[in-house]
Amino acid sequence: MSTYGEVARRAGLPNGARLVVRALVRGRGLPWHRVVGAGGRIALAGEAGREQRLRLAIEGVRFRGRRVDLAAHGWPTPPRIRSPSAHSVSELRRAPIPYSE
DNA sequence: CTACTGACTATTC
DNA sequence: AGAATAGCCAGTA
Repeated sequence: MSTYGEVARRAGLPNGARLVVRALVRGRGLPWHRVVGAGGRIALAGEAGREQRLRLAIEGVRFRGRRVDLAAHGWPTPPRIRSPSAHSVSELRRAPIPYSE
């Protein structure tokens, strides 16, 4: 779980948040839903945003209002994985990573 | 070359 | 907390 800006910085591109977005959009099989905006904000609009929120919820990510609880799942902060809720485990196993193809 | 466009960010009010 | 603002950067027209 991380943010566009954080990923960019880690990649040596201090101002490349938008480039990270490009990469996520074009890339295939990337865990795109695990990258959010600064402060844990879901940057996708409308339906897409709801899907991302759902995918994260399935992975046991906690939300603080409309944003992801980066304090708990943020990276580079200690990647504390929370155990997914009971019913979601099977879903998680059944629906791996992404899409688009 | 200029203008516009984002799944962006940080700052300021 | 939300809106405006000004940077940012590569792709596209």
